[in-house]
Parts: sequence; C-alpha cells; structure tokens
Amino acid sequence: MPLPPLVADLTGFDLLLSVARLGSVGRAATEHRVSQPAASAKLRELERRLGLTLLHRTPRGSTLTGTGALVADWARTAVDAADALATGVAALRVTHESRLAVAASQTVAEYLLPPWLVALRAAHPGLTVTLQAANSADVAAAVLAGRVELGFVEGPDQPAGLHAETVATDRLAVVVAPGHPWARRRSVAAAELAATPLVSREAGSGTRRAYEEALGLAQAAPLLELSSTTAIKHAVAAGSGAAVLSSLAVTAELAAGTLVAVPTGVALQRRLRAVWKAGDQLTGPARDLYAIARRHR
Amino acid sequence: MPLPPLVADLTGFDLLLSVARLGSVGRAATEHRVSQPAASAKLRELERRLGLTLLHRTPRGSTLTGTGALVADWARTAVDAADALATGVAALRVTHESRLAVAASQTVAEYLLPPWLVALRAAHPGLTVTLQAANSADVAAAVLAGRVELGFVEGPDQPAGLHAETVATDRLAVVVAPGHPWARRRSVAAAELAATPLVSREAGSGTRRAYEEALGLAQAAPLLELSSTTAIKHAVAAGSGAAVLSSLAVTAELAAGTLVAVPTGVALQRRLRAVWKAGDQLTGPARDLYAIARRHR
DNA sequence: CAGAGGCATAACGCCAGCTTATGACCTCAG
DNA sequence: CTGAGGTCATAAGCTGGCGTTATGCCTCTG
Repeated sequence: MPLPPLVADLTGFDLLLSVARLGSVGRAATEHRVSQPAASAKLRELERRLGLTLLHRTPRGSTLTGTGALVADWARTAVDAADALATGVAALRVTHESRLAVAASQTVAEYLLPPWLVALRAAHPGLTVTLQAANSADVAAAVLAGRVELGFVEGPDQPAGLHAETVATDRLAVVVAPGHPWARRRSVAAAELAATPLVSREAGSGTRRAYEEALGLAQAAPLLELSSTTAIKHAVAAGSGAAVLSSLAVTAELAAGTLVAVPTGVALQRRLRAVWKAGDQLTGPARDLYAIARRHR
Repeated sequence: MPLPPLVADLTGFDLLLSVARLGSVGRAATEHRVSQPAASAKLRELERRLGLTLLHRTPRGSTLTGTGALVADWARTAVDAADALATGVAALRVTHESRLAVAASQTVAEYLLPPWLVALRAAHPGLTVTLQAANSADVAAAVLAGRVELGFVEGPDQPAGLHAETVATDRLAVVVAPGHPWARRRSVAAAELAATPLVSREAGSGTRRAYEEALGLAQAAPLLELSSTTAIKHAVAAGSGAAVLSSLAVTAELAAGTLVAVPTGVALQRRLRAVWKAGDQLTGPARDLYAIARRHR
C-alpha cells in the first residue's frame, strides 16, 4: 500500500510549519528560498488537496486556523521523522572531511541514533558525522583502532581496552502473529521458551546472544535464520513462529496489531553501552553525543 | 530550517520499502501504479542523491543491501508518520458518507488518535472516519447528541449520561527553557509551583483544569495566556517562564533539549477516557477503535 | 494621505519525470 | 544446447507541473 500522494511530498507541510513559526507566508518563502508567490500557491494547493482551511490570511500576516494547528502538529511529527532519516543518511554517507566518526551496533544505529544525531546537530550546526553500522565486536575493534571516537555496543560482553557506560536498557520482546497459539497466553515460561525453536538472526547477532544468555542456552536452535530484523518481522507476522526482538524494533507492529507481544517469566533485557578508549577523555562533539544519549535514556 | 530536499519527497523511499517487501523493482512499480522504468530510474536517482548503494539488482529480482536495510528502516518511520498524518487529515475532512464519527479532546486528537486510526484502518480497509477535535465538554455533548458514536475526553469531570472507560493516563510535565533557573533544580515543591504564574492555555482547557485540580487551585493566575500548545512551547523555549503541558506534547522538545522538564513533588497526571452513551453497547468500528486504544495503553 | 508590508493574479519558460519501445542479461526447462 | 520467461537498463519523445518576475489590491501605520 503506497503512501497517499497527499503526503508523499512534505514540502507543503514544511512550509506550513514555517508559516506557523514566522507568522507570514512571505517570510516562510524566504526561509525556504523560494519566491513569495510560489509559497502562496503551494499553500493554497495544499489546502485545496486536503479540503481544509489551514490559514487565516490577513494583510498583516498569516496565522494558523484551529485545524491548521492540528495538521501542523501532525505534520511536525512527519517532518521530524524525515529529518531523522536525512540525518541518518548523511551520517551513513562516507564523507572524507568528517569531523566526528561513530560506530554503532544494529539496534542502536537503527532505532536510537537518528534522534540523538538530530539533537547533536542542533548543538553543532556545521558538524559532519559519519556512522558505521556493524556488530558489537566490529564496533569495539573500530574504537580500539581509533577509526571512530565513540562506539555503541549491545550484548553482555565487556570489551577489553575500552571504557563502557550504559546509556540505555533494551527490553527484548517475544513476538508472534495475532493468530499464533501463544498470542492469547498469559505467559510463556522460560523452559518452554528455551525449548522452542525461534525465527532469529544469525548466530553471533547481539540480540540472539542476549537471548541465549538470558535463557542460559549455549546455542539456541533456530526455526528459521534470517539476516535482517525486517525479514524476521515479516516471517513472524506471516505465521512462521515466534521470535525474540528488541522492543524498539517492534513498537510500530505491536501498535498496528501486526504482531503480538507474549509475556514471559524471564527478564529479557540487555544494556546498550557507549564505549571509548580506556584512559581517554571524551571531548567536543563526541562528549556531547554521549551526553545526549544519556539524557534520552 | 527547511527540510533537506533529499527527504522532502518520500516517494523514492516508499518505493524502496515496496522493493524490500516484494523483492523486485517491477512489482514495486506495479504496486505504485507506475511503469517499471520509472521506478527503476527513481531508485537509481535516490541512490545517486544519497550517495549510497541501496539495492542488489540481480536478474532474479532485487534485494536490499545492508545500508539499504538500515535506510529502509529509518524510512519506514518517516513513511509511517506521513501515513498517520494522511489518516488524521482524512478523518478531519468532513466527508458526508462517513461511517464512523469520533470526537476527541485536543491532546488525544493530536498525539494519540493518528496511530489508533492507522491501526483501525488496517482492520477496516474501506472505512471512512470523521474526527471532530473539541474541548472535553463539547466532546461529551457530541456523544450525547448522537453526532458521534465515540468520544475521548480528558480531565477530572464525570460526564453525565455517558459511560466512561480510562484508556490512557497522561502525565503532565513542568517545562522550562534550558537557561531558566528551574532547569537545574532537583525539584520544585507544590506550593512554589502553585505560587508561580505560568504560561498556559485559556481557562477551561483540559490541561489547565487538570493542573489546577492537582494543586488544589480554584483558578491559576497565568503569566501569559496563549491559545495553542505550540505557541506555549515556543514562548517557554524563548524564556518566557514555566508551563505545564502534557508529556505527550513535549517529548520531541525534551529530546532535542529545547525544553527541560522540572521534577515536582506533585503527581501531575490525568486520565484520558473513552466515552459513549450510557446503556449503549459499542459495535463495529467504534468497538474496534476502543479496543485499539486500550491495547495501546 | 502616503508609504510599507502582505497576499493574489498573470504570463511565461524550463526542466523533471512519465510513458512506450526495445535491448541485454540471467535462469531454468526440456 | 536452446528457447522462453522474467528482470532490469537504456532511449526517445512529450507533457505539464512549478517556479520566476511583474504587477495589482488591500490594510494598517505614521
């Protein structure tokens, strides 16, 4: 199901947010580097397509109507998400004149880092960040080798030669499709969970290791081994079985009802930690990013 | 600061998500009702602009690369937010062949309802929802008069003639600008809070009423009275003083560091309740929406 | 009463992006 | 080994959306 064309292009909504902030269509146009008539037409077209009146236009400027304010607040969420996407992509891009290099494990890179980077960028407008997404072992290696200043790792291991500080705790959730027998269970005991083959990532993934450790398993026998979280979610939603995933990864699906979380008797959680070279003191943007990560905890 | 042009248009990212799900550029093109070359060109252009390789193209289809999967996950967040925006707008639009009419107070309409409606639409693909955003008293009146089947209200009042069930609890947060004297305080006592004029909504707003009740005030003297949550946030961020706002309304600002939450000795919270006519039984989409709201709690 | 600031309308030109048609490539079946 | 079917890339041509400048009208201010 493709995105409705109404919202595929966010520039109109972005313009609306500028009008809300600046109080005039003309000033919003200036901020967006377009002519005033272009902005005026764009906003009018937006109103026409939504079938809503968003602005009170007066000779002294423009203000939002009630519905305009409501739409603007929803739009802000979408624009912020797009902004986080842009920031993440910019960091992923290998820029050779980078200023801060960061490495992060999959879960952190996917779900936590983008808003942190948006906040960091607010504090350091000109800063370029490069991000390397890798598994926890590679992150540790990159920090040790000095390729990145700061790393974020998951899982139980204590990396040698690194100073580690917990910045967040990630709960792991057992998820199944709504039609799965477990979907209506009050609870699934640790023993039953340990005895059930799951849809999971490849051996050595941070999520899988944390799960194996929590259940005291040396190596869990997988029902199906897939290489990405997304693939696992789809397989489970299609009824392939149960999976253990970061709760951060399944909020949207739980909200939509595509997946159902099953309560368990086990505390499935793991710490997400910031790591840097032991003995070193974090400075500049790296220090700020660490502070932001702690603050968001 | 306008949105980077890279992400202003989400169609490319949306297409990427379809490719991830369907495994082929051509099928994604079909789903989006465009020709295969158009989709191919669009994805290639996306890769060019991001400076990243997102797809493995093979004669048997296309799959995401590692960075492609990462970008796709971030993109999914943005696309979902845009989808919530579209759903909210569609519900706001007065459609005359509506099927489910809902009224909600400001906080619920702004922050909670869009994802609920997205989930509801997943269960009822053809359903048209109309939404009326109003204050709690008007919501109750609309339900009583039968203009809407289901309402969502906030605040302490028990609406006469209506059956009410709590669907969520909203914490109120005391927020100030980072430079405000309170920003570094460990705690602000109830008495001090009650004695301090705040930036607030007009008398009678749900948030303001809940705050007055929690502090045992008949009527709080405002420092500044503004008509929208957004205006209040900006005024506070600019250093105008302190405000009490729904924690739902300030998550983004707290994350970005624009605003700072001040711990207080008072339990500032209020219930958000679903209401329908006493004696009636919820049926059909209204019943499902209520269930979704409870599930998201 | 004049000027400034704000939004709308008009006229025009350009380029982005879509479509159809076709080609190149791989895989698999017989 | 060979042909069919599926996938993606390239080419060429056209349309129309969108932005620009120029201008007019309105309202509030001094």
